This record gives sequence, structure tokens and C-alpha cells, in this order.
Amino acid sequence: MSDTASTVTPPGFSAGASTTALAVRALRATAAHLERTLARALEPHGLTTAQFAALQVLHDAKEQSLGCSEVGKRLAGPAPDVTRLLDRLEAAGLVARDRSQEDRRLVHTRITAAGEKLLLQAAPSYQEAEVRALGELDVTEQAHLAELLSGIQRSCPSQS
Amino acid sequence: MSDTASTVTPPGFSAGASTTALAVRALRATAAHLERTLARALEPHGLTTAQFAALQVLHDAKEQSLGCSEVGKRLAGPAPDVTRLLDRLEAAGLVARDRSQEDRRLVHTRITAAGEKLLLQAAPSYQEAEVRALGELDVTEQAHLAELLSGIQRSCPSQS
DNA sequence: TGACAGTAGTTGTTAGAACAGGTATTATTC
DNA sequence: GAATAATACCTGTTCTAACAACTACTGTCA
Repeated sequence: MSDTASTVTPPGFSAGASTTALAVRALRATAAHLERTLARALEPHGLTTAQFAALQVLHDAKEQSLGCSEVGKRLAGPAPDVTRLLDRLEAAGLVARDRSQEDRRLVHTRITAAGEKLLLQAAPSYQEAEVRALGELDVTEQAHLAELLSGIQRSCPSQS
Repeated sequence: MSDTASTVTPPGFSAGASTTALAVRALRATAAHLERTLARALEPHGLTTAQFAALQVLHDAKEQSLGCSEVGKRLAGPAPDVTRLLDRLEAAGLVARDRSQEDRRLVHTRITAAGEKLLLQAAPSYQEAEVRALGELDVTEQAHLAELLSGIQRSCPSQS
């Protein structure tokens, strides 16, 4: 229900840092490193991590073309600005969009053949970067890590 | 020495996702959420998380004014563009800089009184956001999380 | 049917991150 | 002591994330 730090965390920061602060610091540092590693892996393919994730989402939905906000929901971090993310993918010919006939507010988005091809080309680099980034942990530790992180996520349905 | 996924990870992604992929996904999602939570906590104070971190570093170094790249080294994620980060802080009057006399390449940077004041004002909001973000985990779990993450970090001195 | 609210996307704008290249200053080597 | 390299920082540029305001369309209910 509280921290192990000596008191309530005095003016000093890195000095008597609380357990929470240490965990946050480690999380941010690790995530930043991971982000860069993944970005570098995708760079030769001309994709950003967000673009790659969006292509994955559309690939996994396969036949069932998705609306703009539906894509946003399925992305890991709640990403605003899905519109322009898809704009870039469309400009690159990796996705195709068209207005729904039934509900003209909706924009059906699906991955193109070129998108599938690029996704398959880039996937090995991406997966290899994932493994490289978490390589120091064995599978059990990775699973445990994922479980701890999932526990954090559960507490925040959206944001109050 | 390998994953628990059925095979070598077929074309599908979220379907037969490997343990590594799941851990990466959880890490990215959690970190993104954390980043937003912290950013929102600092927003009323007119600070970004990067600015807050830089102020912390300079606060912890206290009397000993730091060079530009030294600040970069002490920040969590390896941040390029420290110059402009400090530019903004200087423009806001939160840090002061002056060229070293001995080595005129160096720029000594130190936190100002206004910087200290704002840092102390913002710190409670920040710490509260940290606790809120990791609140679902007890201290033992937080420590375990930090340990796992540190293990990942150890494997990457800089980047090959 | 006509006002009202809710939903789905879009667009404007700002600010920050990332990368590359450039300048000034100091150290090193011959 | 002059050329070379190495260090420390700065600047230009591009791209994207984030927030907010806006338009278009649909559903509801009087």
C-alpha cells in the first residue's frame, strides 16, 4: 500500500528514489530503446513502427475491412491521428480505402497486395529485432514480464 | 532456446503470436500509456516529460554544472537533440548556460532558482501519476518488474 | 419532419523527435 | 608548430504525434 523508500520521497530524486520511480524509469528507458531498435529494423523497408502495426492490424482482419477508429482501437497504444497514418499508407499504395455505401460516415480500409508483400518482407527484420531487444530474457521471464505489464494495463480501461 | 509458439510464426501475427511478440506488445502499450499519463500530469506546469527529466538531472547534479552531452548521458532514453531541449528550458528561464573558460567547447548548464521552484511544484503531480500508473502492482511486483527490465537494458551498452 | 444529439473522419496547428551535416575548439602527431 | 583528428555543440530539415476544432452523416424522438 506504500513505498519502501525511507520517507515520502524528499526533494532529492535519483537519491532516495522510490520503488515506483525506479520501475517507471526502467520501463521508460527500456521502451525507448526497444522503440529505436524496432524503428531501425523497419527503416530499410520504409515503414515506421506505427505504420507496421497498422498493416498488421489490417492483415489480421484480412477480408473484413475496418473503419478508421476500429483500427485505432486495435493498435497497441491508443493512437490518435489514425486518419493521417492511413493517409500515408494509402499514398504508398499499401492500403486502399473507400466510403461505405450503407453508412457514409464509415471508411472501409483494407490492406492491398503491395501492403501484404511489404509486410511479409519486413516481418522477419521486425521479429529479429524483437528477439534481439529482449534476448537477455528467457521465455519464462518474457512471459512473466508480459504478465506484469498486462496487470498494469488492466487498471486503465481508457482514461478518466 | 526458442519460442513456445506452434511453429516459426506463420504469416499470421496476433494469431499464433510468440511469447516475445506478446512481451514486446505489452511493453509498448504500457509504456505508451505511462508516457501519456506522465505527460498529462506535467502539462499544467508547462513541462514535457523530457524537460522534467532534464531538470531532474540538473537538480541532482546540483552545484556541479553539466555539459550538454553529459546531460544526455544521464537521461533515461538516449536522447539526441539535447541542445534544443536545453534551449527551451533556457528560454523559459529554468536553466542557465555559459561557455566554459577553460574549454570553450563546453557549455556549462545549471538549473536556476525558478527551475528548482517549478521542479518542486511539479514533482508531486509527477510522482502521483507514477503511482497511479503502476498502482495495480504491489511493491514487490514493481521491484520484480524493474529487475526484469534492467536485465534487458544490460544487454545493450549503446548500439552496434 | 425537423431539431437534437451522437458518431466517424478530417483538417489546422503546434511542438517535439530524429537524422544528418556543419562550426568552433581542443588534443595529437609528426 | 602546422596538419590532422577528435570532441562538443549547433543548425537545417523532415516527419510525426498530439490536441482541438470542424464537417458530414446517421439515429432518435417530439
